[in-house]
Amino acid sequence: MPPSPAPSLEERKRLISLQEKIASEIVFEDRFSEGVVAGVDQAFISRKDGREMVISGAVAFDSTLRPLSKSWAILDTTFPYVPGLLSFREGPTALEAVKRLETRPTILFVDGCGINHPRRAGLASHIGVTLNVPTIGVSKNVLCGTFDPPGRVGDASPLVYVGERVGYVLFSKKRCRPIVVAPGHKVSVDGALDLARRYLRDNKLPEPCFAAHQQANLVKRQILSGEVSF
DNA sequence: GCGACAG
DNA sequence: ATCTTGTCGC
Repeated sequence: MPPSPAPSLEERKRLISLQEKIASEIVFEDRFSEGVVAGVDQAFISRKDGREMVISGAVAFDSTLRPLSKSWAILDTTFPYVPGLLSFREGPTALEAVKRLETRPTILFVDGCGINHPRRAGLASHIGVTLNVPTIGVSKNVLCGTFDPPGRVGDASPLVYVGERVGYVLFSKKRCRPIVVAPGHKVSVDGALDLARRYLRDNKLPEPCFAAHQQANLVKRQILSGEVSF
């Protein structure tokens, strides 16, 4: 039996209208500062008894990437993975982890889509509007939109969806598939590309995303080994 | 009608 | 995302 029941058509309609409301509140201009740069990412635990849980890890840095604070949160899964509705699966836990950071982010990197979404309401936009925090979405795969593959490391190609430029596909590291960066909330399309590039270090993903991924998986390992309980 | 489809 | 060891390449 599935961990979380598939949403009915009526339920989907309700969630989609929720996304449309969120999309209507997105600010598309750059209105962020880089005082506290953070990242949030999720990991999952599926137990033998059929239960599935979401773990979110968040990490905050100053503008020079010096660590400021970390946090995490864990919740039971209540929604399955449905392309276009990821926010309802990972959003609750991610929001909680970000709230638990001692330092409120002034710009937050989120794993997933931003406005590069069928209703311009990817996880990054969802979190940004909900917390009124500037966000940028970073993903490893394209949900929607087309692009010409960037040729060299450092290059970026516009990601276009229904005639609109919704983000960029960035060749972030040699021998790695390019990543997708897009505005979540209070960040412009070019601002998102600039942020992604400036916070890239030695990894495929910008440092806030990389660190958040590590944090989520560290907590997961600690929970599985009994070092940490909840 | 048939695929594609963030994590 | 997750299931999983080694392995090829830089």
